[in-house]
Amino acid sequence: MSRKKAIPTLSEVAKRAGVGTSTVSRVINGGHRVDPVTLARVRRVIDSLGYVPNLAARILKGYRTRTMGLVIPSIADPFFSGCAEAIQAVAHANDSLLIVVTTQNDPRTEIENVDVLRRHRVDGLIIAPANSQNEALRQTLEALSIPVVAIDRPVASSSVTSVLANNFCGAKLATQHLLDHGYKRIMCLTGESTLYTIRERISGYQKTVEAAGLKSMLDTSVKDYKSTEYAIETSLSSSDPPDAIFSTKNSTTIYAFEALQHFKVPIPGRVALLGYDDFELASTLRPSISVIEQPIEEIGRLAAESLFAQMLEIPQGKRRATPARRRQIQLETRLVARSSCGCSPRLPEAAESQ
Amino acid sequence: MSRKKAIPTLSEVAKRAGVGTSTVSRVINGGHRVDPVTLARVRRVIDSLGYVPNLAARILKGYRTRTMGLVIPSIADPFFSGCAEAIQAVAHANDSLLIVVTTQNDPRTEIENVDVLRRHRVDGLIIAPANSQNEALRQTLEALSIPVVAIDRPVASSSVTSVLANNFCGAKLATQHLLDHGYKRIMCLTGESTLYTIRERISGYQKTVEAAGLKSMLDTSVKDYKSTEYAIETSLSSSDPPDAIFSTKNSTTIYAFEALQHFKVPIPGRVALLGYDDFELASTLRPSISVIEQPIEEIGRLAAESLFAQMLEIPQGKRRATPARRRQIQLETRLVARSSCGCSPRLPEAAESQ
DNA sequence: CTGTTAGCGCTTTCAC
DNA sequence: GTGAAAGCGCTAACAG
Repeated sequence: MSRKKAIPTLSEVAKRAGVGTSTVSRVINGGHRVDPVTLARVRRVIDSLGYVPNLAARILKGYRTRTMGLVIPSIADPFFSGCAEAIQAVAHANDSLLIVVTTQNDPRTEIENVDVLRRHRVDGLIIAPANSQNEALRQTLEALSIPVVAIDRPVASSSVTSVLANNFCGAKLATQHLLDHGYKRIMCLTGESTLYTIRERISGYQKTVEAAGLKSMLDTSVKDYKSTEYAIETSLSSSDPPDAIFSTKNSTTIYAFEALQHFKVPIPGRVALLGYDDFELASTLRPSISVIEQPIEEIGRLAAESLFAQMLEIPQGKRRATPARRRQIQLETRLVARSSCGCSPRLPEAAESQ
Repeated sequence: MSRKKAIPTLSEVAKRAGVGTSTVSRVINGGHRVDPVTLARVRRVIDSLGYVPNLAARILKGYRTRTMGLVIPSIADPFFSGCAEAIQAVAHANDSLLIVVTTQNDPRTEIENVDVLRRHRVDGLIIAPANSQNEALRQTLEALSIPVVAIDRPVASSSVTSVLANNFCGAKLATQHLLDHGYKRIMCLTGESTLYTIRERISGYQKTVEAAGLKSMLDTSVKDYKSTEYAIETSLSSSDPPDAIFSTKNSTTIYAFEALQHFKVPIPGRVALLGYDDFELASTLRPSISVIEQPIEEIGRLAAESLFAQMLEIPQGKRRATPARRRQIQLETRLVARSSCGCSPRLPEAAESQ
């Protein structure tokens, strides 16, 4: 048996079955209003030929492609792959296919990818913008004839609906919790970042420590393990060492934990640690790591649902201008109190992993 | 400004620019053999209209879609998202788009998804078969007119090229290492599984312990944390408790670690632990976890490269039968010796995370 | 119930 | 250099 056969077409099926093309068309679209005998014969030919309708031809007729695009920085990042999974599920439930493209947070790649999806005539688009302020992206998105939903980060001053976690409040929640524990010198460890989410978190941290009459200790020099280690070493040996660390990002939390462990600094004894974003082994490490948890799946699900809602709003067959009402969906975050902040959960840690 | 405009077509561009459709076609395909003045005018119209060629129409003309499909169990699994990322990179380098669909290891969903990709006329397909023995899938794949590459798991008795890690040798490497440490009662902890990879690993374990004249201690009852805890508790309190555990899967390793920690069993003092598949915090846990590491990125990259190689083999425009030469690419795995198996790495653990 | 036919948007000869 | 026209595979009137 050889592979690489020519791809059969509808008219070939029609010819072999001795019927017209419209009959075959009816068969593959449900088989209504077709004589049972004819139907069976056509179906047999379809199977024997391994015929599958060419979507391109349908699309050309102006139908929905039943395809949606997702533009994210990376597929390997648990936050985005979690979102992607939730979005896929909704897409699948709506009989649509999801095309995921990645940007590595590069604005050029980002616009290129939006363009690729446009060529593919996706019915809708979900995007986590590399830079919320990117004017070129805003214009590209605004000019699109399909619904767009932003996740994780909004598109500044545009009518694009966005679904995000409340990063400001999340950081506030974290900082306030550390304050409640009695820590007075809370350091915020973060990368110098143009990312909307990080800026919001920094801002939430600053407002909260300042409101408590304490001074903000912000270190934005963190990039990788080495820089984290350096930042922690420097601050600990300074005249005014922190008694708690709030890290704004998953990887930073882990680097910080490793560095503290490396220097044999007791957690939370000498320095408490509270991170942003939960991760699988946060409860397994010793001490277990307290974090702010984002509703990842919910972000993905709501974004996808909002997108489908917008798609159905548009009258079938005739696309027309809809009032550009801006929608912002903000989701709340949750504090997962474990040991590293000074809390001692009652339940055995392992129970969390069941 | 209103969204939801009608999508402009090539002939609209032609009309506004006062040229024929073929001229516009030439412009969007590089602009060769077009008068510079005309070219500039047409380009201006294209920009002002925001025209983007409709891929469907091109595809209909019989061209490559420049689209590839990837069928995997889950996108949230680090192994598969790692593969996906590598495949995406190769696809992008070859100017192609990757469509990822997930099956949750369900054979029905799997065939459905292959069909969806077929409708989309993907140029090639990469798949991690839910079940290597699935005859229906084998037939579906065999009947495809496009190249197919299997990853992680082969498609039994088919001509489908596959790229996999050598799971048998990986397990052998792991077991032998534990034997070299002097452990005599090595338990293999695993899920009762129909998965090819798991069966291979079990087999590698068994052959190795038996070759050493020891008896195999296989527990296939592991499903989640609870069952892992139960399995470990039972075996430890038996008359013949294990002195080492080889777990065949990432999540099982973590469950086992948590359970041992829960029972305050010293690792590796009383029971050593060696897992399959590396994970981010394996070196950060105390003790750090030794594992067998698979070349994830390489699997993805080689699969994608092999796929593109096959695609280019087929003479352009005329698809014909190629000799069904089966290719199997087997990649070797690597032992990452950390503390849990009894080794004490010289380097400070943290250095690994830089 | 079923066949005929006119395009959907694009590329590509083939003339001019 | 440029345009007219045919046709890719399919669907949707419109006749029969």
